Amino acid sequence: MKTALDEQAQSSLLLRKLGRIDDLTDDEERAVLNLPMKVKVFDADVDIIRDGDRPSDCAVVLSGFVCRYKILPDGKRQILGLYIPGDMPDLQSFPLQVPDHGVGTLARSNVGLIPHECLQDMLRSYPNLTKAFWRETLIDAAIAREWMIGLGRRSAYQRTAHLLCELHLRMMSVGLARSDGYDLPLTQNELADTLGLSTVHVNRVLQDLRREKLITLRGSALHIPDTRALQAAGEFDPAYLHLTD
Amino acid sequence: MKTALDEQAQSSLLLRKLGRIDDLTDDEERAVLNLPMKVKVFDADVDIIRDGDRPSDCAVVLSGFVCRYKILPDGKRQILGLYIPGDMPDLQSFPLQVPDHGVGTLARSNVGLIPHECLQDMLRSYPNLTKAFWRETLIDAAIAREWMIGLGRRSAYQRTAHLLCELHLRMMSVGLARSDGYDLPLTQNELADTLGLSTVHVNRVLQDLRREKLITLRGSALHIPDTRALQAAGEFDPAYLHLTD
DNA sequence: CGTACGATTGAGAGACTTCAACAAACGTGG
DNA sequence: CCACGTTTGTTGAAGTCTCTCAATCGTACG
Repeated sequence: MKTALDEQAQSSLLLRKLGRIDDLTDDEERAVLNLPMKVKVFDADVDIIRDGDRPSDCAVVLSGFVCRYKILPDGKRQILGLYIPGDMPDLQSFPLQVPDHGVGTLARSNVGLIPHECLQDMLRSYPNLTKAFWRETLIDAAIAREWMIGLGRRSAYQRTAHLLCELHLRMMSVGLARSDGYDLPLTQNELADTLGLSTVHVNRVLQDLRREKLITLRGSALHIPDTRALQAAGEFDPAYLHLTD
Repeated sequence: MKTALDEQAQSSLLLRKLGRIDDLTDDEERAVLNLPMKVKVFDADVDIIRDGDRPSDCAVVLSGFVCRYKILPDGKRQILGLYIPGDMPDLQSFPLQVPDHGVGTLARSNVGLIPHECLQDMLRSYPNLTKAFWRETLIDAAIAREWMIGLGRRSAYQRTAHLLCELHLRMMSVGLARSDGYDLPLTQNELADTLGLSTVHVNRVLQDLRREKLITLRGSALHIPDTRALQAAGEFDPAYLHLTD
């Protein structure tokens, strides 16, 4: 169980993101901090929202790794988004009510759950906050578009390098990465479902990246000796993450 | 040049979409109808917003066909979204200010341009409308996710069938399609850039679809004799379009 | 009637997949 | 603390989907 203090610290993670682009008023900040949030611990590989459910809470990742995914009739899985601490994986379905895919954990995760009504109430009281949340979903969508570009037009090698770069910056922005690497708790199978590849091919691509001295990866410890080089390999341009405007 | 009456008729196209999910008040409806909109005609294959521009207007497609796209360093293009009358192709970048890709026409199109400030003002006056616009962007994002699934995990054949089904329903919903077909003004090359395929392969896939009697396509006239059959071929489930909730 | 763009075809190559087996790492219970 | 089972990672070989290149055909339009 988390203490109240912890929860505040964790709400502030959310606050940091929301306030990243335009400034919130003190009142608005307080409203966000006062959102009632139930913290729940999920094991790895567990559903938070099942496809078709009509969830009553909105999730904030506090620790761990969460993904949005879709399973096709033939059993294939495509991971549609990766969510790290500070992210709200199902904000996309909050205004639409009906999610069209599942949300689940990839690693053991702490997830804050905020009742939809409380969020609704807050947005009614502070309409300007709607824009901040809206923006969050747009950044999420921008990331999805970048993945689309990769899936449609980049090689497996580029796409993989690109993803590793993206996660590096995103992890950095919430203080979970060092400048030369981070903890990547995804199996090669999960990477494959993210990148639209087979597990076998992911394995070979990772070996190529190692051979080129662009990464070392032992267990979940990813080391990136030369950020620039990896970014070049993945044609990575961070503009789409909107981290600094 | 359009008459004032025409413009109203066209604003109402927008209104229909915005009001599709939850009802707007009379005041809100009026605010939308009163948005000042400059109608501009664009030829086919012309940019409306160039990657990196900071646009001053927000676009509404009134007629024709518009797309969002990204060109990669090696010249490859990925089309990220298709926009038909009633759609707002750059609503995604409106709250973020900085677009991370271009928007252009695929066919000769009438586009309504609404100054950002006017939109901002309206949302300030009627904060509840923000949610309606937000929802629009989320449906757009849901479509993008569905494309991601296709790009990552579906065969060229399924993916193509899926896209044809999606456009069919979307065109139907704005009265631009009959139940047995519609006008598809995309070249095979443009389809290829949408589907993440080569032009040659799109050509062969279309021939396969013809051979299976799922479509006939002469010029831009697409005929779908059996909607169900094509949907089955594309594993198409329209839920993600959120057309009816 | 020529020109240009889009559609079509054929042949060969390459990227990625599938299948299948094995090795290594990990967690768990005895 | 070791044995064991399960999961994850690695390797090889064969196959297939899709791409590239390059030529040809059709058709609309000036």
